[in-house]
Amino acid sequence: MAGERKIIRVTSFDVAEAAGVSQSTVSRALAGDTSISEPTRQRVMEAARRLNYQVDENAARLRRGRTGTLAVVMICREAQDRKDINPFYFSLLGSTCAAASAKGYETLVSFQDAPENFWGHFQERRKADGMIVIGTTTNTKAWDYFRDMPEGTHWTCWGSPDNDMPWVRSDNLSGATLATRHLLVRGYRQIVCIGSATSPQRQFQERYEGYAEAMRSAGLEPVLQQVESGLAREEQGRRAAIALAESGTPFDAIFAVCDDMALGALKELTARGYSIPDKVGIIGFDGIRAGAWSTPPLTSIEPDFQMAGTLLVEQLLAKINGTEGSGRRVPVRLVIRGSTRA
Amino acid sequence: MAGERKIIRVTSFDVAEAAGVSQSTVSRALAGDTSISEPTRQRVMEAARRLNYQVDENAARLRRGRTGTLAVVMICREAQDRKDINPFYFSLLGSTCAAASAKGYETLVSFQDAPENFWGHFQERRKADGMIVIGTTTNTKAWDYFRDMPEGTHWTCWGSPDNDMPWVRSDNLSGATLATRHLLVRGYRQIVCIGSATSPQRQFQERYEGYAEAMRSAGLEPVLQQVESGLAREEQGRRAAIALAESGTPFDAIFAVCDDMALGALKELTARGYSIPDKVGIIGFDGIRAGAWSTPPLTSIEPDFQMAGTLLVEQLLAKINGTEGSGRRVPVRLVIRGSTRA
DNA sequence: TTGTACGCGTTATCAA
DNA sequence: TTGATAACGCGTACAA
Repeated sequence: MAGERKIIRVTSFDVAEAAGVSQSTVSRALAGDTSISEPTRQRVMEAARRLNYQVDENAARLRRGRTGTLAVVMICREAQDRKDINPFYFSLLGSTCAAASAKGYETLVSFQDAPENFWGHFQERRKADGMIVIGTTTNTKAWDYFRDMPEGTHWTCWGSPDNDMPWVRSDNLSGATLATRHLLVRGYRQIVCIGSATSPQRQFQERYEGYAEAMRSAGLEPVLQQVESGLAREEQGRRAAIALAESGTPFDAIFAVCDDMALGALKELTARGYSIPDKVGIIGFDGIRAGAWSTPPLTSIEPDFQMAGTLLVEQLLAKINGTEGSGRRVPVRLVIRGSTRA
Repeated sequence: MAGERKIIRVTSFDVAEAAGVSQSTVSRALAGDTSISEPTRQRVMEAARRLNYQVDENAARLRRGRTGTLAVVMICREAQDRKDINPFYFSLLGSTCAAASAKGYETLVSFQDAPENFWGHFQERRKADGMIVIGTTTNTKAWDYFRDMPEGTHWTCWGSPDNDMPWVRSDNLSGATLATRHLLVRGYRQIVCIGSATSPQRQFQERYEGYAEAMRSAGLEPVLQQVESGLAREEQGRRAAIALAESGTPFDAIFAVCDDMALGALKELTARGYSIPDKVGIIGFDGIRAGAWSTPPLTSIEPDFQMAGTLLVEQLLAKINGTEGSGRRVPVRLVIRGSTRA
């Protein structure tokens, strides 16, 4: 440890010489090969430590043919400021990296937003053993690009618009049911869903369906307040709230298919004098951080983020190793805050 | 394009054979070497495209000695849920990756939180040409680890407690001055700073100093409401607000050294019946997303995130290439929302 | 302008 | 249990 603190190129040959063994013995000793005797291994380890030796990963990978790396592609909206990326995706990124790390893999992260920088040939270049694509459903060009990856590409994704890609998703059906039942239990009856049944967002569709199903099995008629497309989510929520208020449709609760929409609606309704949660209850979906700061704080359905990363990684490793994955639905839970009455 | 869509291992020799040239010609043609004649280059490119050839990065790097990769280490608080990471850091991560990409570098991202997984020997292992460390100041063990990297390690960082590391930071002094002047201009006089002058958070110190300076040059006495250490930021802010309210110290405005503290204080004061922004004005620092959702929305000082990533990368590349960097202070701007009166 | 030949630092195979 | 030796696939002097 003392002395040799500078970065100098030191190879396994140097270690071999210092330990008085052959280079291949060094390789085996450090790789934990059981055929190496304990005394020899000790000598090698000691020499390696003294020389501050570290394996050159490029050489190792060249030889092995595997990289021990998973590529993570974050799809953003085109021309979107990184600051405006839904923090939900960042949490997912974090938990994905953590899950990969737990499985002994590193993560090569790239942010991609436009056709000129779409790129997914990590396996061909031997930069990674597989790829996880995380992104907003709205960047359809990106999904078109990744849908067409060559056969043999190992990958999983979060946010894909279609079921023909190797998706992992929240348990949207259960979540929406959970949300709707929560509103019913709290005494709300005229529950409107803010969202879209025809959105390319598969997730939103599923959430609407879960809501509709729960309504019907309570003997109530589902009502959908459609959002306008092409706007920011908060704005969609705000406008939907305006439309709803001005339509004359009676309502005493709102289930929004995502938290950003819920927050937009909450703000608008508050401004219009609806008292929340007494007159109108609101529940969202996603469990974003900003929900804790609204007035009142937003009740929401929160996916298990950590599980999301874990499932993405496990699904991917299953493909790489040709084994079976463990599931693609991420469990959700109800987080009760102040926007639904006690 | 047709046919060869499956991932098969194809080397430069295969391309060479297909194009009727030597392997080295392929290498040169694809690398853009000017000595190759245009017709030959065309033939090679065509063959490469047809075979779906991609360079094996491991072999290329082994040969070259450089990786074209920058490592990004995200330091988290120990045992912290990834979901609770300040979104500010994620924005920084995103802009850092983007900036690296703009300079032709890839990013190898890892999340590290505890001594058993601290690791920064990317250069020794030839996994990256340098390293960017981003993290909360509070994980002192992590900073102790990275402070001691071997000589020759190329790195820059955001969030370091000390000046002896290669830091990049917000222009805290200007920001705090900007915030304080804004409060003064809006007619507030009894301005209290919530924060700490002795915190290991260098950033917080600088912000307090900027505030104090601005107060003095307005002929006013700075007042510091010290936060308790070891708590979550919002809770620190909340408790500081309680202490302030109960101390009897007269105040009509608060400058909090970070948005989370500001939000905690805002919530507490609102609960106690202080009307914001009329009776008390509040301004924070960081420009976090949740600030837009509080009631009233939080006025804040927002660093230029994109610039932050750019400076981190530029400083690092300067070290790698032995050139001069372009600066280490990230400019900030005032974002006026509803928590300060018009 | 192009081809030949070598080496980057490992891991894996085969003998001993 | 260990050592010699052969790849892995590319980039690059040097020669032609």
